Amino acid sequence: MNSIDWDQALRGLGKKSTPQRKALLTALALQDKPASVEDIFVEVRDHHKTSLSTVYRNLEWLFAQGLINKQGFPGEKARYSLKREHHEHTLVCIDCQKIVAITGCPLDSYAAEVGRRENFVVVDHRMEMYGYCQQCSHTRGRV
Amino acid sequence: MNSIDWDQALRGLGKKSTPQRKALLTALALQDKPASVEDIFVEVRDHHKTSLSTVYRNLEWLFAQGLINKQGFPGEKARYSLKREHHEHTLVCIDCQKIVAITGCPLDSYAAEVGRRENFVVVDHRMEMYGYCQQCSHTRGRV
DNA sequence: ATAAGAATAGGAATGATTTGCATTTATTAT
DNA sequence: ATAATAAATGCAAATCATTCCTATTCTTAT
Repeated sequence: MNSIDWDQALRGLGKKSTPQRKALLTALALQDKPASVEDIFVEVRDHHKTSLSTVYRNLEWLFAQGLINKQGFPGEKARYSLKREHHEHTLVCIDCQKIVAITGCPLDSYAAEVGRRENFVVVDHRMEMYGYCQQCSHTRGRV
Repeated sequence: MNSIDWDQALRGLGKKSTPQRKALLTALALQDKPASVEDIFVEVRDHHKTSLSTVYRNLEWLFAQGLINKQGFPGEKARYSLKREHHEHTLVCIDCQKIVAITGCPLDSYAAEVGRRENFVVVDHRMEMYGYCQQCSHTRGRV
């Protein structure tokens, strides 16, 4: 929302607070759905001189910190989104790419069970659902 | 298991039954976990002259047909696996990349519920769990 | 204000995947 | 069986997202 928050957040993580980083975080906060690197780059560049490599580097770092989500198939462009307070997954329309956030993930207890069974310390999971949104179902003659 | 099955399957789908395709399907059937294109290529090449592009082309086609799974993050190499009778997901070790197949997915009824709530026709989902396998947990001093 | 280290911009490099095309092969009709 | 023909293959070149390199510019602590 404002750059002061980002300043503090970045310093707290031992990183310098650069205009590019703040603009990047602001750009992410503006998105209502996972955005491609290109989208984010364009958004950041509207406010500050920047380069694609800077955007990539910072996104990757934010992802490693667990502050943002990264999703997509291999061979596709990655899409990033800020992590919300509540653990969230997405529902993606196969036709129009519309993305809806879904809440209420049933996987945590399952993760614990699987970890026990397989002798893993399960620390995270990724889940995405695919289908057709209402409009696209109609267009394609689906119910 | 045998090439006769693949012959029939391929013809039924309107495709020519080539040695490369049969070897590819056999290679996939041999894997007990999702394999990289490179792995599959090497396996196929043990039995027939082939090329990476042929492997790529056929894997992509099989995936489009819904006969195999494709998984991995963007920026990672894709991994493919034959679809089994039982819906399957994977558990991946963050350190050593060991992959374990896990069965018993609790997401189907959840998918139906989400679809109803969001007015989507949910047709598929992807889910992968991440953690540390027993060895790597020890190495890293984790419990 | 300055020094020291971190971060950036820009471009080159990488590497998985895709594509173009000439050749080979599996199918179908003869 | 053979020839015709459309599809599939192999190889090399192209693509394209992402990563890497490094000289220069900023941030921050002093």
